[in-house]
This record gives sequence, C-alpha cells and structure tokens, in this order.
Amino acid sequence: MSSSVQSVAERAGVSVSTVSRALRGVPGIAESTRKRVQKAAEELGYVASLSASRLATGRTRTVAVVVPLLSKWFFAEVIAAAGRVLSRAGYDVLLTELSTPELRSAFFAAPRLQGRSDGALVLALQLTPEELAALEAQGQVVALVGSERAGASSVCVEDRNGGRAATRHLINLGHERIAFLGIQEAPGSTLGGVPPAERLLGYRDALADAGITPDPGLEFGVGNTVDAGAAAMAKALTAAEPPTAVVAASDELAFGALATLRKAGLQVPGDFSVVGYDNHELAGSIGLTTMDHGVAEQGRLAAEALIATLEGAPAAVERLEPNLIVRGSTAPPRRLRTAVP
Amino acid sequence: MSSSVQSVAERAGVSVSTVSRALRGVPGIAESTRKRVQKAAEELGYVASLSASRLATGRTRTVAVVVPLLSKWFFAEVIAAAGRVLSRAGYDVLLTELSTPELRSAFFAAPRLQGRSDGALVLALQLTPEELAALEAQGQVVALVGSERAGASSVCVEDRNGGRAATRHLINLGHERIAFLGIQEAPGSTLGGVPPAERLLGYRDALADAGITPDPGLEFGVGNTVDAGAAAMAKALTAAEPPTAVVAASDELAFGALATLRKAGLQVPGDFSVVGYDNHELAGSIGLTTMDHGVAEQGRLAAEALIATLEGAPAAVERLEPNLIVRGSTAPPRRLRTAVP
DNA sequence: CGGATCTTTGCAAGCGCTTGCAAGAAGTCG
DNA sequence: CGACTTCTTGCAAGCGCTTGCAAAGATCCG
Repeated sequence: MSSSVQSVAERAGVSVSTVSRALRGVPGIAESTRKRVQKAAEELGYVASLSASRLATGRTRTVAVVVPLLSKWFFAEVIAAAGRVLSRAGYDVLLTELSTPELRSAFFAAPRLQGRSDGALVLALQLTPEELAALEAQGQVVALVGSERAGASSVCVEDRNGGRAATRHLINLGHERIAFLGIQEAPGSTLGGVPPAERLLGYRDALADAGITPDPGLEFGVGNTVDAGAAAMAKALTAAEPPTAVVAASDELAFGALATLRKAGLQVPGDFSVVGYDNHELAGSIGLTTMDHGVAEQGRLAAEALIATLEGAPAAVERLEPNLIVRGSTAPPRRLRTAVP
Repeated sequence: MSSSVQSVAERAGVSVSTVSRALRGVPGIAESTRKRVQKAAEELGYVASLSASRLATGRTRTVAVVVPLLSKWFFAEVIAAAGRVLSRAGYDVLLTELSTPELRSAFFAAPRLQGRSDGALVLALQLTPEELAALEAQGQVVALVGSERAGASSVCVEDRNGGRAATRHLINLGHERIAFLGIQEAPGSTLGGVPPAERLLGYRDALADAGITPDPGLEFGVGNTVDAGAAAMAKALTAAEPPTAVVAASDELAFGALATLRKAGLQVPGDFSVVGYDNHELAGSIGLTTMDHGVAEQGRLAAEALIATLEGAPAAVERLEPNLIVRGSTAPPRRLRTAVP
C-alpha cells in the first residue's frame, strides 16, 4: 500500500530509476525488465505517490473548473461534460464555485490555483484582463466557456444569431408584438457572470429585419430565475397593447413565463407563444420551443481545447451556432389562426 | 512566483525551517521574526509549493466528492453546499462522477483516490462493503449522504416518514385512491444510486394507518425522469378506478405527472392532487406541494462531519426529518369539495 | 575479431517543504 | 550572580519520485 519505488526496485532487483521508467512506460526499458517490474509492483500493491511525482515533475495533471454557480442546470451540465473528457484524458477535476463577489475577488487576489492545477476551465465569468492575467501568472493554461479573451482558448455561442432566430421564428408565425425577457444581473452584483446582451441584440435584429419598430416597453431585464420570469411576464401582460409572444433569454425565464400565462388563463400556444433559450433538460418534457446551443458540447469542446493547449497546441476559439428546436409552445397568433383554418 | 523557501530564508536572514514555521503560524517563533519572514515572502511573491508540502506531510487537504450524476439538480445542490463548507475550511474539492457502471467499477478497482485526497464524500451511491473497504484501504476517511455504513459518517433522511407524511397529507384531505410513483433503477443498471424504497414503504404505512387497502396496481416504479413520471401518470389514469391523487418519489416525477394531467385536461388541484418529494428549485415556482428534506443541508452536514472526522472526531450519523411543504397542487378531491362548499 | 553504435540500466542530484532534536539566547529565582 | 527554565532558531534527515548523464552490455560490420 504505502510501499515506495524502493521496495519495488529491491523486489524486482533493479534500481529505482528503472522502476520509475518501467512503470510509466518510458521507452528505453527492455520489455522483459518492464514485465518483471510490473509484476513486483503488483505483488506489493504499489501505487506511486502523486505528491512526489508532482513535486518532481512540476505538473499536476489537474484542471480547475471555475464556475459562478454550481446548482444551475447549465453549469452542472457543462461541468459534467467537461469532466468526462478530462477524466478520460487522465486529468483530475478540481471544482471551484465563485458564488459571490467576495469569493470571486478573494479567488483572484491570491494565487489559489498555483501548484494545484495545470489549467483552468472558466465558465461564464466574464474575466477582466487582470483576472485572466492573474490566472496566467499562476502558470495556468486557461480555456473559457461563454466569453472570449486574447490568449485563451474558448468556446462560445453565436447568441446574437440565436436571439435573432428565436425571434424570427415568432415573426414567421405571424407575431408582431413580441416581448423579450432578458437576463440582467442585480445592480449591486459584481459577479459578472452574465454574458453581454447578445441575445437581446439578436431580438432587435430580427424585428428590424421584419420592419417592426421595437417597443422598449416590451424589453425586460431581470434576474435569471423562474420567479423573475414569471413576474416580468405578468408585467408584460399589463401593457396597453400586450404582446402575443415572448422570447425568453433562458428556459428558466420561459418556465416562469409559462406559469404566469397559465395562471392568467391564457392558452399556450393558442393565445400566446413562448420561446426559450438553452434547451434545458426540462424543456422537452414541458414542450417548450427553445434555442439549443449544445450545452454539453460546450463543456466537451472546452475541455478538449484545454487539454490540447496543455499538450502544446496553440489556443483555439470555437464558435457554436445555436439551433431552433420547435416544440409545442409556439403557434401563429390567434388572429391569424382563425383566419386561416 | 516560483521562489522557494530558500530565497525567502535568505532575504529574511533566517533558516528555511524558520520560514516554514513562520509562514504556517506554527507556535514557537518570535512575533518579530514572523513579521520579517512574512514581509520577505510577500516581497518575493512567495507561494509555498503544494506538492512539496503534501509530500512532506502526507496530507493533501483535499476531499473527493463522488457522485453518480452531476447534472441532476439534487446532486449539484448537495455538492454546492458541501463545497462551500469544504473550501471555507481550506479543503480543495476533487470531483468524481461515476455515471456508468463501468466507471463505477473501474473507480473502485484501482486505488484512484490514493494520495489524491484525505477523505471522500460519497453521494447516494449505495456502497457495497467491498467498495467502502476499498476507499478505506486508500486511506480515505469517508462520509456518506443518503446511505449508512458502519465506520463511516453519514447523513440520511427519514424517507419512510417522508413518504408517510406525504401520503397522510392526501388522506387528510379526503383522498382514498392514491397512486405512488416510485424510483426504480433500470434492470440492467448496476449503478446502485437509488436508495432503498423507503418512500414507498412510508406510503404503504400511511394507507395502512388509515385503513385503506393498498392497490398494487397504483404503485409504479420507473426511472427518475420527468418523462418517466409523465408516462407512469398516464398509465395510472387508465386504471379501472383511477386515483384522485398521487405521491411522487421525486419532484421530477411529479413534474411529469403534472404535465400529463394538464394534457389530459385535468385541473390540479381541482380534479387531481399531486405531492412531490425533494423541494426541487422549480417546485416553488410551479406551486408543487412537496416534501422538503433539506438538500443543501445534507451537503453541509456531510461536509462538516467529514471535516470533523478528518480532524480526529469519531464518525457520526445524522438523520434528517423531511418536512411537508404545502403549495397549490393539493386539495380535497372534487367529490368532497362540492359537498363542502 | 576489434572498434563503433545502440540499448539498457544505474547513479546521484534534484524537486521544495516539514519536523525531531539539539544548541544558543534570554529570562527567572533564590 | 550562577544554576535552571523557557524561548527561539538552525541542522539535517527525510517525504518519494524524476531525469540528465555516464557506464556497462549487447549488437553490428567490415
């Protein structure tokens, strides 16, 4: 169990350096010797000391995954996908949740990854240049998900196209009064986990494309929770000329919107259409039309990019195109449906 | 950056051992010396090498969190809560997802935690005695969530009481035909992440308490997903004498049930009552009556127990009592409601 | 068959920190 | 003021593995 290279060396009748090389598959060891060493190691139940080899090599074969909030489905899903890739490649996964501004600044103020990991996979946090520099100063190779920075690998989604596609879908169905529920961080928060308002811009693009004059009164910015979505939807319904459809910047907001609509006695999609964003695990069961942006794939790709960079490849940027998934929450507005039986 | 104790020692004009002790706050160093050393360290941007101190001490100050499936809300929530406690106590969190039987057996077959962590926090997996022994043989202190084993700390929920309370709530409202949607692992799966059917037993207890003869045709065992819940609910509705309420063994199943009921045109709670189990983050927004069993608290308590054990305390077992949270998905059955205006 | 060329192995010097032990400095007390 | 504590600090021996370099053996070829 706690046997050392020494003991294996003695048992196999070779030197420690031979044991080290044999067990790690370093070329330059006779196959017969290697076998003998492996046998001895096995008989002794030998397991190389991680700390010792890390100290000697300076590499940890560990990747830190840094995430703003673990309990959100999106992050859990990305981490899971990235984790599978990483552990298959032999990397350990160190988890760091930066759920408050204090934790965030403390994390970047001290060299908290130094000697702990070879690379960092940073999800969603919009890193300041200083923060990125801090990570690099700690010897971390960094890969980003959901943002882009010079010098780091990243995978991001063409959210503007996504917002546009979601909105265009509604426009194509005949909707003209379309609300937008956007994600906006609480004013005081410096967590900075929210990506720029690309989705909102896409929404405006689509309206412009269709020659619809945007109504600022139909754009809402709220926290990314079901309840916030419900509240915003309720407010939207009180407009002088209420919308007939809504684009939500996340499925969670959309779930809230659906709850409000149901409570208001409006049929979806009969009276009102809803399109979400994320393709949340529950979106399918609920029948929500939404934008899929390959959440698991983002994790996978980012992990692969990070591993590649760790093994010497240059940093790479990957852009994912979101995809509209039409389910049962969207349909032509009632006005048109009665006209066209 | 990559300065060593040496350089700090020289700069402060002391020996390396003094630096080591000064920086770690070991008693027996004059306050003035400590100050001087700290200053030197700071000026040099010195950060102690983790691998080196781990090698020297034999402790990693890392805890492995082992979980069957990361992307389920329950696990993410537990991990998040545990992670906060652990990192506040200065422990790193190493994440291991055992999402398939192959990964599980590979994990326990090799000493994968040896030298990587001091302890393991194992969620939901019902460890075999051999698996637990394997972890202990690797020098891990282990704490369990959702199961109980001799020699390990654990926190678990009185699920039988929970099932009973959920069911009793419906009985008190006047329901008599009550279905149960239970969680059952796929037959081939050896993942073993599912706790024993305590909740089902509680359901039967409650029926027995009320003198209702249980109808095996109303008990369903399915995978723990929204869709499975929806399907099972659909089947339940086709019974010769259909139920008027259902107890679901998880909120996810309950979400599925709600979807089916809505699709079937049944009003909840007017025509049908549903009670879930978990108090899932979305349960509140959806208005689901459910059993809360302090998910985050389980993580917190388990992490605290693990830390305590790592610091020498004996293993401890904590039992949580689940709590009924009444929301809008339960009401007296229609028969009664019309009788009692 | 002898020297040149590979191959295979061992030596020893790290990697950077911790810690038991002992020595020197300082303080205490009768 | 000297013997005895009590504090502080340094020495040096690890912790267990990796790796550059050189030596020893094996192989090859004219």
